Amino acid sequence: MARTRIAEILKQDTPPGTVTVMGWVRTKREAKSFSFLEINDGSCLANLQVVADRGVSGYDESVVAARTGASVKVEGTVVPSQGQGQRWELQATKVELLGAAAEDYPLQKKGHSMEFLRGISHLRPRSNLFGAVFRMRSRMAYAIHRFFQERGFVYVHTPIITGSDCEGAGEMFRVVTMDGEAAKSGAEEFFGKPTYLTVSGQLEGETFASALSDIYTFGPTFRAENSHTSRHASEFWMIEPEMAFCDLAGDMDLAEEMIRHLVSDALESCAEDLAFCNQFVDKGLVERLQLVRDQAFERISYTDAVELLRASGETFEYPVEYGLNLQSEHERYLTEKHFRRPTTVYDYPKEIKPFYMRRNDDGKTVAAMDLLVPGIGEIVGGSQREERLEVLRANLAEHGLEESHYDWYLDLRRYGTVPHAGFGLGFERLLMFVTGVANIRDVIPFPRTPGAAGF
RNA sequence: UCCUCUGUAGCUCAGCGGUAGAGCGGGUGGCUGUUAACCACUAGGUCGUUGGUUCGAUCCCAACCGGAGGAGCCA
Repeated sequence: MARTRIAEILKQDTPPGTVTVMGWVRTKREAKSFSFLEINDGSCLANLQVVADRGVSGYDESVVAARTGASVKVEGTVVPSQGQGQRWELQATKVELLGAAAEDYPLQKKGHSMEFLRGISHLRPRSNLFGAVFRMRSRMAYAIHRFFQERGFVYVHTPIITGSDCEGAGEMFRVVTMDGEAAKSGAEEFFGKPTYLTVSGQLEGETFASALSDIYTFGPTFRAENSHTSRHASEFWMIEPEMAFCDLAGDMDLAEEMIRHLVSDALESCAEDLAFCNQFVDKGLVERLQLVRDQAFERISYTDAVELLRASGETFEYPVEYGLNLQSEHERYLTEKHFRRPTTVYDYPKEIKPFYMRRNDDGKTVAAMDLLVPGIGEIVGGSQREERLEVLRANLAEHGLEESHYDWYLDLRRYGTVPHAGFGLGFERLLMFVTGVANIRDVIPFPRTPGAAGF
């Protein structure tokens, strides 16, 4: 099945001669004595225009029968195109229909609504937009690994099934066997105790940072929250670096450097797909990404942010007050109106943050940080972790958590504790930011949300 | 979990208390180095479901189901 990818053909400066191309028919324009077929194989956004004369081998059985959606194999010669709109085209010598498409093939040449395409998750990657999005998803995953590997971080696979039942990061899915009776009684738990799908690999990540210094995780994460928004899914991917011998400042530095690196990589290596997103999804996308790449990020303490918001004269639906969480509208004001750039907010009141964050010397705040980006809001959340055993125990007590559940976590503080810090990056949030796509369901191949787990 | 909007042809939508229409898509024919091609003809809908109001409901009311957006929570 030797073939040449369309991306390979289209990037040539001189025609590559005779090739065999395989792909799916995006559209066909038929004339009396010949046809134009536009073929896409997913290797790039652009189609390859095939010119098939009526005399071509297999014309009646293949070219005539090849409707939009059909798969074909085309042999021919790459030649400069006589028409506008493409540099090269394939002058076919032989066309073979690999798989016909029934006439009810749902993807039309016209634009479809995102809602409709969500209903056909198995076919939507054949559309321009979803092809672009999922090529970029792949590229961003690669760029993330490269970013960390080049800096000496070790990739750690933290467990997907976990026994930590109070990580404080949201509602969890319970793991049970198919035998309902045993699950109900609890007597015959498969693992001997209740288990859940992970909501974060952070605590496990800390154990490896306490051995290998700089580590990161990159894997699926599950939240059983019944949220119905464009930014939440029940299953998503998260990147969680954790660094020993690192404080909050170093943590913020890394998060900002990472975001800038990924945006820069997208601009460089996904130019064609980005241009498409810029035209059809978000007209300001490329310009915004260029600003992120080129400008310094803003950094402001929670305390100063609250003051700034109160002094802004802006009327908010929810009150701005020290001790309250910043609302979406507040974050939006900071990144979209006031600073107009990615902004890191740090040093939050201890009452609104989890037990593991490091208590600051002021006694009121913890060394936490959220990196906010325009259009999305929080994309990174992180902190310096509490490395002092007694302070951590006090935090557990203050949060009403049972110390015995955190034995192994406390051990890290008993045996050679070190200052350390880390953060979590929502992979899909990053993709939304980088593609301009407004709904998280449209950057996940088969999204899982409350009430929806199709395919 | 709460609030709001929405459900008419394959898709996007219009419509109206008297049982339905457009554009695109599909099919057929024609035409052209075409490119969201063009022209003509044509097929296709128990108007989300179940009740209620009414002489009569796709239209009004209620419940339910599905979809979307927002809030909260977070990534």
